[in-house]
Amino acid sequence: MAKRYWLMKCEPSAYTIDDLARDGSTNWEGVRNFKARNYMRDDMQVGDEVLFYASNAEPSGVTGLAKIVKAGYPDSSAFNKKSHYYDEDSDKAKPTWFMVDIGFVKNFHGTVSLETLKSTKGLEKMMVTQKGSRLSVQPVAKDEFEIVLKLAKKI
DNA sequence: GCCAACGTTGGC
DNA sequence: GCCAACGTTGGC
Repeated sequence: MAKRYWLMKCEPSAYTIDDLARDGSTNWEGVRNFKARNYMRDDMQVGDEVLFYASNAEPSGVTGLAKIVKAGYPDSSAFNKKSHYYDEDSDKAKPTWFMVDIGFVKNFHGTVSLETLKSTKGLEKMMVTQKGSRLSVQPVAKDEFEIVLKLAKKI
């Protein structure tokens, strides 16, 4: 399958691109949204590139790059009663929730802000720039991805 | 299977 | 911290 591009959101209080740079890679546990789950379980492939997006930040926006290093597999935090993400309805034999592992690629040392994304030609249809776009795992078109990379060079 | 109520997300 | 927009739940 051809390489795909994604955007993954996270609040800085939970995890940042700096944390990923330190850790090298991390498992993206805790996604509890069916659409996002489906993307991770069905569509993400090792090598796909990811825009790392900081939500609820100042400013919110893309802060770096990551890549998929492990394709979708069951999210073990759903089975962990001590986890914040525990879901009693998820069955180990037939897991409800999935996650992927992402690896560090690049830290922008700045933010391509949502405001910039919204005002950049070619990104009008990008999911994250749409009003009320709450999905935490989103597909990104190849040209949108490349435009964001260009914007990152100007930070 | 509809839809109101509820909880959560996320920009501001 | 507010609140609009959204996804999910649950009563019917």
